[in-house]
Amino acid sequence: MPTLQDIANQTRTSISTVSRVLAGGPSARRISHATRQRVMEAARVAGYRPNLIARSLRTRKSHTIALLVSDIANPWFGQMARLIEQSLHRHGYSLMLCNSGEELASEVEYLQLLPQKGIDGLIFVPLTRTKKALMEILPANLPLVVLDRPIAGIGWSVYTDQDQSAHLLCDILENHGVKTIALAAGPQQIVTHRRRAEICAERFKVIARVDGPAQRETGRMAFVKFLNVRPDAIVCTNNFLGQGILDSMTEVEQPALIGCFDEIPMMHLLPIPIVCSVQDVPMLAEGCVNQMLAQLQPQPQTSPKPIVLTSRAVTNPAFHRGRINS
Amino acid sequence: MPTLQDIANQTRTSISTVSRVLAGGPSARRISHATRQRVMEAARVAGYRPNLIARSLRTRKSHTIALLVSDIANPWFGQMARLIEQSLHRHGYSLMLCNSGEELASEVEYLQLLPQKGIDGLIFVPLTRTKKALMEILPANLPLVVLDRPIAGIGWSVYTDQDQSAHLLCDILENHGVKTIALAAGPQQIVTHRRRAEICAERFKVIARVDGPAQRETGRMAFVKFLNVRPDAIVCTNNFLGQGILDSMTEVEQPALIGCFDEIPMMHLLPIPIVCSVQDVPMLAEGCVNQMLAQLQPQPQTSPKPIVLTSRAVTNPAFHRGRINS
DNA sequence: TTGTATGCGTTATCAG
DNA sequence: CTGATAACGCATACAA
Repeated sequence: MPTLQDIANQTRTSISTVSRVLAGGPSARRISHATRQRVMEAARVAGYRPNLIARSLRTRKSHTIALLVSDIANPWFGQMARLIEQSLHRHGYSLMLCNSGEELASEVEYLQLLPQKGIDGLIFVPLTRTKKALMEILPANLPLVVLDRPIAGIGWSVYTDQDQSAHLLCDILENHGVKTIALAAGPQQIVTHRRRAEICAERFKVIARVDGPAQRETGRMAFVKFLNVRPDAIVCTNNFLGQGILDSMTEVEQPALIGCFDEIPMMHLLPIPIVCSVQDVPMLAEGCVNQMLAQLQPQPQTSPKPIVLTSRAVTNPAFHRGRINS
Repeated sequence: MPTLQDIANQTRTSISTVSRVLAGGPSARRISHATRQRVMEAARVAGYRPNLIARSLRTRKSHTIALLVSDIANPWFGQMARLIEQSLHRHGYSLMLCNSGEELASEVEYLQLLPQKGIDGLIFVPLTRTKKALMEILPANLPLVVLDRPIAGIGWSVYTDQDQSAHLLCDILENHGVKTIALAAGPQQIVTHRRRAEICAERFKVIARVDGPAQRETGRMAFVKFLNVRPDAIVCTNNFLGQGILDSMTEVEQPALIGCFDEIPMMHLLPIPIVCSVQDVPMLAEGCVNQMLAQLQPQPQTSPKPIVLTSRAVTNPAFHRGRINS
């Protein structure tokens, strides 16, 4: 690949002249029209492309943002990743994708690696729970946006109000006549799963409970364990758990109500009554990109303030066909 | 952040000594045990971390692989991305994620940008259809693996045999008594969509057809258009089109059979007969990582040879409840 | 065993 | 208006 030096040789100018011309902008206007044309033409025919690694080393800006999520195979994060990538790309940034797999060791490893890679910022679905723990690993000045799971003391964050979200779900279940539930809960270290479980436990009598990773497999195990008890509803603290439960229901024999967070694909077709409290993914994505861009601006730092969104409820037709105890 | 120079100053050694010590491996053993300890200790307390951008500039290796897909919001690619990221990470590589959104302009833009960013290799779900067009954009020596959609003349590629896959689906539909179909087809520039559509058209009488982007929305439009015709089955050239069709079926009134490629979530619960010809995503992911790693080895280049996998058929209970014309 | 010097491709400063 | 020249942080050939 041709370098600035090559172009300089071909045009009998110096490396700095070429740099100035190709930089475009004010420094380019200070070059005579003649040589400017000559340089640009030479660069064009040579197919010159700046080496962005060299540029990064010099400018200390890589125009790369890292997105560290817990499970990119979850379509919820997939959708998020697409929106974030799209938006960042429009603003001239590339995306480095990392998957912690909900494992703290993996998360810490990435948190150490990424700054070495020279990322300009990090959008982060944390497993780590305190600002202090985070500050020990990350450079203090790295632009950071915490996504989905708030951390006390960190203002650059975007998440959904879990109390609103959970109470919304519970209200609907309650109106539907639910008194007892079985609970399939994700890891309780994760604030979203914990808060959802807590609120559901406050509002209903929990007659069975399974805890485990927020994966379909946990849902499937939960289904088996819930076979004997007869809850009015099964509540899952996220969509994957819900899918796991549904996966296990091959035939429909007086199905329990399913209450769950975020969307279940095809739910309105399923012959099983389902109500979901779903977060606004596009707004979350837009919010965290905006917070990132705000920090990337060298100029007027708007003060960090969390963006807190609300959920809306979605039910399927099967849900409306039956009402318990009525 | 401390640099090699800083550590050298603190230990009263030179920058190259420090570099050698921290490099570990053979060059480190050529340093006296005493100074080695001293340097390592100093690096530890200073919290030294190598600047990987500087290293990349020098070594011309970034340990970063780009994955350019057409739609990361499609769970099929989400799963793929997770497996690829996981595997690459185990081998010491990071992943840069790019989403072409099935737009050629966007794809070309990324293809020009990524080599400038210094990626070590590219895993690529192409929209571009010829090796020639690709070679005009990409550096000839960039390790490249073409995923999912073969390009003539490119040996480093991993994909599924679309003929096997489509005939598998058609066999099952035929055995089930299907004679006429309606076809919801993705973009015909894309070889997978085109081949699937061709084969289905050879084997059945197509009495209606909708073409469009491989998104749910196209499926929904297709459903409306198919309302009047009465095909024995509706065939979709990918999962998203299938989901779109199903999305539109709120109530089940003598549903048509659905035939589709790749998985429909929750399909075995749906009261609609479905048969899918699904690709082996883990094998595809493993295959393309292996092909990438093979090219990254400086030593013995195994000769490029496409990895071609087969699909397997999956049906849901509703499918077995009814048989047409019998 | 260790230090010196050079270069990777840019940007930026400082002369002229 | 333009050209040397010095970083950026690291790896490495060559000396010592």
